[in-house]
Amino acid sequence: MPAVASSLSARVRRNEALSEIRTGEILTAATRVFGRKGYEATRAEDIAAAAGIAKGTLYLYFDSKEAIYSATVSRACRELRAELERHTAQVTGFQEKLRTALQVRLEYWTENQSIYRLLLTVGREQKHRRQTADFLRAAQRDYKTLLQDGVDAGEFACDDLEQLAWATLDLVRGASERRIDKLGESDPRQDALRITAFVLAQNTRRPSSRKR
Amino acid sequence: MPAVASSLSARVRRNEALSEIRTGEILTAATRVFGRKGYEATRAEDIAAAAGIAKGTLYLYFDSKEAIYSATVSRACRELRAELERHTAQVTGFQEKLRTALQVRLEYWTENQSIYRLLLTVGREQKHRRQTADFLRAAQRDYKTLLQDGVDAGEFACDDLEQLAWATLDLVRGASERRIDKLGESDPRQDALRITAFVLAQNTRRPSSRKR
Amino acid sequence: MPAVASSLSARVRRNEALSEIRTGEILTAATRVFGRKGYEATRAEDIAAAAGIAKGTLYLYFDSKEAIYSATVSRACRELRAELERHTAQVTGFQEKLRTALQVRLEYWTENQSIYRLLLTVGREQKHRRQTADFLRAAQRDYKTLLQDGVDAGEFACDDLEQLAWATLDLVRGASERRIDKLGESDPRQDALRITAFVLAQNTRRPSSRKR
Amino acid sequence: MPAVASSLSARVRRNEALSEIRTGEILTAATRVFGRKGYEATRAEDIAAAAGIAKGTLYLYFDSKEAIYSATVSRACRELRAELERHTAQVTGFQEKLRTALQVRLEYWTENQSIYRLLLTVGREQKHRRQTADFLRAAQRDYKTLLQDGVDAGEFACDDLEQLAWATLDLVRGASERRIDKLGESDPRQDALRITAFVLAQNTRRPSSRKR
DNA sequence: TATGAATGAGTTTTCATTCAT
DNA sequence: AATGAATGAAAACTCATTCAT
Repeated sequence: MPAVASSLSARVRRNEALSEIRTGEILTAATRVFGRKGYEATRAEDIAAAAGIAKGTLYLYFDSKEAIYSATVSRACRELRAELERHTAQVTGFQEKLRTALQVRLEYWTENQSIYRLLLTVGREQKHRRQTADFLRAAQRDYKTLLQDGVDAGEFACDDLEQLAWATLDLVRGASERRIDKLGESDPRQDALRITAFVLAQNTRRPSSRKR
Repeated sequence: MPAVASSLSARVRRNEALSEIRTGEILTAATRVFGRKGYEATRAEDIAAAAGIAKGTLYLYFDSKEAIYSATVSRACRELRAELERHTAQVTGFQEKLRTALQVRLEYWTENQSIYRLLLTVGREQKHRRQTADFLRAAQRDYKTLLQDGVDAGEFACDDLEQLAWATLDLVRGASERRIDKLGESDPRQDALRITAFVLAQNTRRPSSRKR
Repeated sequence: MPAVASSLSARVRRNEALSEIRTGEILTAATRVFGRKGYEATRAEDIAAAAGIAKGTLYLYFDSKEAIYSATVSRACRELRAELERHTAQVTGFQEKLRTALQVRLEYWTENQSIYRLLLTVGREQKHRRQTADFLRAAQRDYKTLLQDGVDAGEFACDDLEQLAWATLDLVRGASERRIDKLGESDPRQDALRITAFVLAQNTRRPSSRKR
Repeated sequence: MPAVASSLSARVRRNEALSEIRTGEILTAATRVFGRKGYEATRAEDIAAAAGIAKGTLYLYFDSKEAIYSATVSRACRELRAELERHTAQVTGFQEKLRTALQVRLEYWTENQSIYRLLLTVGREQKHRRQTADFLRAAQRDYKTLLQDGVDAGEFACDDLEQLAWATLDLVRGASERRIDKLGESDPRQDALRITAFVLAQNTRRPSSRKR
C-alpha cells in the first residue's frame, strides 16, 4: 500500500520539522538564560520556562543540561558565521572589507549580548573551555585570511599576520565587553573605525609606494 | 607579674600569626581551585582538601564560600599591584616604562594563571561582575596614566588616550589568555615587545620633530 | 472547543485537589513527628518519611521546615476550634455548657496528643512562643466568655472571672498532660466533671437565693 | 611518711573542692542559657562563654552536653526543695502552711525563670520527659502531704486529695508561666492568696463545725 | 508527545566533641 | 588543668533527571 507508506513518511517528515522547530525554540531560550545567568546558575526549569514548555519536555529533545549548552554554543557559532558571510560577501577593497567584518561582528555582539556572554564569558569554565578556544581560533583565522588578502592585493604589509589577527580579535572582544558591561559609550560603527585604524597603523608597507 | 602578661600576649601574638598563615593557605588553595573550576563548580570541600584541612575548618576563618571568593580576589588584586609597583619603580623613559609595565603584567599572569582565571574568567559570572569590572577599570587607568606621562614628556601623542589604554589592556588580556589556553607559543617578553610596538605605532607625533 | 477547555480545567482542578491532599498528608505527618520529638529534634527527612514521600517533595509544598511547623500549628488550632464549636452548639444551660466545653477539649487532647504536644509543649521554644501564647489567650477568652454568660444568666458569680478563666485553663492543661504522660488514670469525662465542680465551688452567689 | 600522705590527700581534697566549685559555675551558666534558648538551640560554646571558660574545659567536668543538661536539672530540683524546706519549717497552721508553700514556690519561679523554663518548658522534649515527670510528681506529693496534714488536723476535708494536689500544682504552674510570659500582672503574693482561696473553696468539711 | 510531581544525590553550613599544646 | 583549633557527622535545602499519566 504505497498510499499508506507515503502518508506515513509525510507524517514522519512533518514531525521531524516540528521537532526541529521545537529544538530551535529551546536553544533560543537557553541562549538567553545561559547568557544572563551563567551555566551553573541556570536551572533546567529556567530554560523550560523561557521556552514556554514543561521541564520534562526538555529531556525529549536533549539528553541533559550539558547537551543543551553544547548545542546552544554550536548554533550560536553557526549563526554568527552565516551573518558574517552574508554581510561581507558584496564588499570589495581590503580596507572596506576589514571595516565591514569588524563592524558586523561588533554589531552582532551588541545585538546578541547573550550569545557573546555564552561564548566568551560563560563558556570559560573548565569543561566548556575547548569549545570556546575553537571558536576563538576560527575567528582569528578569519581575520588572518582577510589580512592575507590585503597583503596579496598589495595594499597591506605586516611581518606577523598571525599575531596581528589575534590582536584584532582582542580589540573586538574588548570593545564588545565594554559595551556589554557599560564601561564606555562608543557605538559599533565608531569601534569598527577605530579598530580598523589601529590595524592599518601596523602597515609596514611604505606609503611612498602609493604615490603614482 | 609582667612575665606572665608578656608570655600571654606572646601567645596571643603567636596565635594571631598562625591564624593569618592559615588564612593565607586557604586563600592560596582557593585561588587554585576557583581558577581551575570556576566559582559555582568549586565545592567548599574542594578548597578545604586543597588546603589540607577539614571542611569545617574553613568556616573558622571565613563566613561563607562567597566570603572566601571575595577575599581571594582582593588578595590577588593587592598582590598584582604590589608586583607592578615593585618592578616599575626603578625604570625610566616612557617607552621603557611601558614595556616594563606590560612585561610585568604578562609575566605575572603567566606565573599566576589561577589568579588570572579567578579575576578575569571566573569573576565574570553574574554576581561577581562588579568586582571584575573595577579591576579592569583600574588596570586601564594605570595604562592611561602611563601614556599620559609619555605625552607630558613630549615623547608620545594620541588623540584618544582613553581608548588606547583600553586597547592596550585588550592586547594584554588576549596574550595572557592565549598563553593560558596554549593557543600560541610566544613568551611574555616577546609579547611585551610586540604590544609596545603596537602602541607606539599609534603615535601621531611627527617623528621629524625629533630632528634638530 | 469547550470540551477541551473543560477537560483542561478539570485536570487543573483535580491537580489542585491532589495538591491539597498531599499538603494535608504532610501536615498530619508533621504533627505526629513534631509532637513526638519537638521542633529542633525533628529532621525534615523524618517528616517526609512519616508522610511516605521523599525529602525533596516536602519543599514542593512548603518553603522551609519553619513553614511546615507554622502551617501545622495553624491547622491544629483551626481543627480544635471547629471541634469545640460543633459540640457546644446544641448544649444549653450554664453548668452543662461548661462541662461540655471542658469535656470536648479534654477529649480532643486525648485523641490528638501530638497536637497537644505541638501546641503546648513543643511550641514553647523561644521562636515559637508567641504563637503558643496567642493560642492560650484565645482559650482563656473562651472560658471567660462562657463564665460571663453564666453570670449574665444569674447562675454564677465571681469577682475575678479573668483569673478563674485562667485557672480553668490551667486545670485542663494539667489533666491533659497527665493523661499524655500517663501520670494518672482518669478519663476525660471524669476530668471534666471534676474541673466543673472545682469551678462551681468558686461560686460566690449565695445558694439561698435559689430558694423561693 | 605520713606528712607527705597527708599533704597529698590535702591537695586532693582541695582539688576536689575546686572541681566542685567549677562544676557549680558551669551548672549556673548552663541553667541560664538552657532556660533562655532551650536545649537544642543552646551550643556547648554558649555555656562555656557564660561560665567564662573555654569550650574544651566543659568536657573535663562533663561527658557531654546531655550530661550537663541532666546535672543542671538535678541541681535545680535539689535547690528548689531546699528553698521550700527552709521557708516552710517555721510556719504553723494548715492554711498558713499552704499559703507559704505556694508563695515560696511562686517566688522561686519568679526569681528563677531560667530554672522554671529548664524544668517545665525545655525539658518537655522526648528524651528529657521522664526527668520532668519525676519532678512534677514530687511536687504533687508535697502538696498532697500538706493537704493530708490539714485533714489530719481536722481543718480540711476533701474526698480526693490526690486530684486536689494535682490541681494545686496546675494552678501554680499556670500562674508562674503567665508571669514568665508576661500574660498577667499579679505578683507571687497575690497569686498565692488566690490559689489558697481556690483550694480552700474545695473544703467539704461543714463550716458549721467551725461555729463553736 | 507533553507534563510536572516526585526523587535523591549533592551542596553549604553548623556544632558537639577531640586533642595537641 | 585549661585551651581553642580542628574535625566530620549531620542537617536544611536545591535541582537535574525520571516517569506515571
